[in-house]
Amino acid sequence: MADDLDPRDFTSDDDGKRPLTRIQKVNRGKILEAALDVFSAHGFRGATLDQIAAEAGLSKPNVLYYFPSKEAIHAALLEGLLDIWLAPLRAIDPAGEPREEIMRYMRRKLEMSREMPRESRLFANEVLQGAPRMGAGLSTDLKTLVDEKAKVIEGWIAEGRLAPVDPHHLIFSIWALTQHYADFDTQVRAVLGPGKDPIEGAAPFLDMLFARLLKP
Amino acid sequence: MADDLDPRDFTSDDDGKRPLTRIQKVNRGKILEAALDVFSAHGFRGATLDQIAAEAGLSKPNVLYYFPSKEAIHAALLEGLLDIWLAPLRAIDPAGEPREEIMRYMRRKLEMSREMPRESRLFANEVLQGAPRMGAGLSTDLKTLVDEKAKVIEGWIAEGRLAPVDPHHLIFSIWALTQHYADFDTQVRAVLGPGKDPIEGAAPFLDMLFARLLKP
DNA sequence: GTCTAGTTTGACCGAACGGTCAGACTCACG
DNA sequence: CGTGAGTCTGACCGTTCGGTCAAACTAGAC
Repeated sequence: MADDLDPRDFTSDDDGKRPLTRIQKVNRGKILEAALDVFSAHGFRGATLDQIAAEAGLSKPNVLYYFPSKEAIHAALLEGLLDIWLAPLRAIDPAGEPREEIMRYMRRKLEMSREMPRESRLFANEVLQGAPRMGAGLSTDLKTLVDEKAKVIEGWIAEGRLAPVDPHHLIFSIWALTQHYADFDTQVRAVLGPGKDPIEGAAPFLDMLFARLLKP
Repeated sequence: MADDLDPRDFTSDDDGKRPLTRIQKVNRGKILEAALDVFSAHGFRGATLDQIAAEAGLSKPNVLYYFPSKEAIHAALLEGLLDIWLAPLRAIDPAGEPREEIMRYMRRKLEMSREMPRESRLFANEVLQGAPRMGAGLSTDLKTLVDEKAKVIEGWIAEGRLAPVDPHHLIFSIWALTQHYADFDTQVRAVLGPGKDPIEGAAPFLDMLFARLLKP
């Protein structure tokens, strides 16, 4: 599927502008793919290099040949994912139709819970434990972006084009309701029983929820 | 292994047939309190017995004297908490006023996110990683309870006393929206900035959200 | 005070972990 | 073909972890 990561991003941390060989591209990709699987399923501390190496089909020293440490693999995953994760929020257009923009954001986030559940769980694991390896980005980049979009939403409300809701909590509610289906997938499936796609039922429910919430 | 002098009597549960000494009561309490702190903050794998022992003010062998293993401490926490966690859902009264019952459930869950965030994160950590130490209870007890309450809600909808929403996803939405403030506390506080109580702002927002969602 | 069941601990163990290293192997290119 | 940069690995290291054990200590009923 289309969840391969671009390995180019991770060579630029040091000054070396060396071009990547074919083998480097392939193996870094294999490592990051395996690491996403393992980190998202067991958390940082619960994941082992041997597990990652085995799943990537490489030896442990070979994994350490491409990344200097377990931390570095985790950091590479987080960094590479943050932009993807926030892109739909960035895409909210102040010039667009308010309810349309917010509904689109919510639907895109729900899609991402279906298509990228491992990435969602990776972040969830990190935030749950106090974001010890991400702290900086949360208070700066994330807050800046959310505050900016909150201002946009406030403007819409002032114009009477949206119901008067707290914009920050509105954004939180979108995160909570969509990511829940990725992060708590085990619980949701246990309750719904087998053979049902949880997100299929979630989509119309969330559509109705936000339609009713946002109508002025 | 002869376990004739093994003090593994888990008398803190309903099954108690042997009396606990005063010291046992105190020390088991200290261990469970410390373990809740450590497990909720670092996950099962990320927590260490030394950490728990240090926080409980006991030596590691002494901790192992009261609980046979790290797993057993974790299991004791989960088991003791499951009932508390689901009590508000159980309390939904089929004979009550539908919107009142659901709003009360939501508000109680939000209160629990404020007052018992560690417990919320303990469950979140467990479910996030596929509930490897809880699997049974999810598919049986939890599903049974949720299905039962979903039937109640469906009845209310059929009577026209609630908007027609999927009852299972309604319950999921309550879980997601309330537990988000405990589980993702770090993120929420990073976005809102310091000096604000997130749940104070969440309460009126969620009141409005569910009021609008449930109105027939 | 005596005795015993209950409690506590320092020392220790094997396994698992993240990481290192010297050297062997492979690939691309002249 | 030869060659050097790039790739790979078995063996190994120091640390940390969960857990054990014998022995020492304590509480409290008699």
